[in-house]
Amino acid sequence: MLSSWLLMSSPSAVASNRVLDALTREDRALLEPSLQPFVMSAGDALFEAGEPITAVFFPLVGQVSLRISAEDGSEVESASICSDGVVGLGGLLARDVSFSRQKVQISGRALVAQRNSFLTSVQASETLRRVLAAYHDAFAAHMLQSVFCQAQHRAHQRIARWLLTAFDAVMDAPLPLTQDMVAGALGVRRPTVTISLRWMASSGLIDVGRGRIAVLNRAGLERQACPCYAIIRGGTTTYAV
Amino acid sequence: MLSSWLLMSSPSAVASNRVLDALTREDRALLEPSLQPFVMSAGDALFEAGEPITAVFFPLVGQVSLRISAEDGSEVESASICSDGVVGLGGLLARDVSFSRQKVQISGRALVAQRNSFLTSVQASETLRRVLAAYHDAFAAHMLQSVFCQAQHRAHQRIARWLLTAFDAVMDAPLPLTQDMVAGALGVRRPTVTISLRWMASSGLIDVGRGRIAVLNRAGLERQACPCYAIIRGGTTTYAV
DNA sequence: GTCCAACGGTACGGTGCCGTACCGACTGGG
DNA sequence: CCCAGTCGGTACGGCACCGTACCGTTGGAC
Repeated sequence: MLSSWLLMSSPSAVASNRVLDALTREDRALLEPSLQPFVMSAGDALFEAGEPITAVFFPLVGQVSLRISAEDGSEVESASICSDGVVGLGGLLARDVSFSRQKVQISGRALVAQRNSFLTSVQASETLRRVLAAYHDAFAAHMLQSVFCQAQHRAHQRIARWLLTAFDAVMDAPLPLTQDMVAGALGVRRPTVTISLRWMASSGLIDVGRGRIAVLNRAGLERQACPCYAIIRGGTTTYAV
Repeated sequence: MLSSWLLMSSPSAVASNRVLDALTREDRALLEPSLQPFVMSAGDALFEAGEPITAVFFPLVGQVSLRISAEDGSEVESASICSDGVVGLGGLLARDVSFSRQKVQISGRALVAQRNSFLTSVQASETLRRVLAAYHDAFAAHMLQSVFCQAQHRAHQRIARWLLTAFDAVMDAPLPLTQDMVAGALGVRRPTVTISLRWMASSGLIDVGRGRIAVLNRAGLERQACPCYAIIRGGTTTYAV
């Protein structure tokens, strides 16, 4: 909680959301009255799998993790969303049901719009629909790449990639995450995470503390990650159409 | 080619496309003039990664494989689309670029609409947009599940799942596929496929010939596959809204 | 029929990661 | 200040799958 408070009060944290940024002035004005500030606290589930989507979140800081759970209760992160995306769009426009458990992984802030008023805006604006379609496409591309990544890349590379994504979500602030959380998100063993983190720490890429991971050398960390990080990042930097 | 000829001339092959099926009578009529028959031949690339989307395909029989390629040229299937989906929708509505290589894996037939006329129809009909959004959501859910599957499930289960998906694409006709193709699609070694197929064949689930895989016991095969098959299938049976 | 390329079966060592377990170190609450 | 619970470091056996290589078989081209 401490670090999220720091983030929220830090004057350097001039956060924005890339989807909102991509909107035309008119669309932004159309949406503005519906948007309310929202504090995302780590651990909160924004939506449960199979339950209705009642709102749509535009994260500013922090990260939301989309998780699929297996029969035995174990769950793995299939995708994550930070200020480069929208939470709750999947399912919202069509059948009103979430396909996955969407929980806050890293505390932060978001703007939230209720379903009905958001849908009204969407129906009113063709340009708004185009931006959302562009984001939807980028998200699909993101997942296509993730499927490939899971199949081809080693745990160490995926851990580095995951860390970079998490650092993006908090603008390179230290991550309030235990190694257990990282292992759980990636679906690997905790010792596997320990080995990788220790290696990265001994190489001066990160600094590891109890429940805390800080980045020291971002470029070096990017060299450890698979190219999927750069590819996905390239597709989610702007949704201008 | 022989088996695809058999499929196309078989009177039992009354093929349809689930997305087209979900349209209202009015939307179907709106789209109808734009739809042309199209023969998909195995090996053809409908779209290359990074190239523009010029048309949208509604497969009736056969399968299209969405592939991501690595630096070293190897490519792996991240998703596949058959009569339960639309090829070319991703990217079409927004930025007009394909994120992946989309090649015909199994020959078949489709209906094709050119980009411009299709977009005109989409802009004209809110209900059409809702069906497409429902499909887009289901496809996203499909990929979320696939990411999970790659991370959690063993090669044998994924091979079984992949075979079932392929059989769906051709209505349980024998698959004209070599073990190399299956291995390439899944990103596993060919010998791994050989072991699994031999095991399935010796259990009476499938019949394996040179470049040919036929299903004998579908229920048994489904028992070998991970639950992802049933979950994804459940999400792609109808897009009615 | 003959040839050749494609296809599939098999083997072997290597290794990355798993499942599990144990234990020391840190930390926040009493 | 102590204690208990969380967190992280380490170890060990196991195994699924990899990379590679070799070779027998098959079936279409001629």
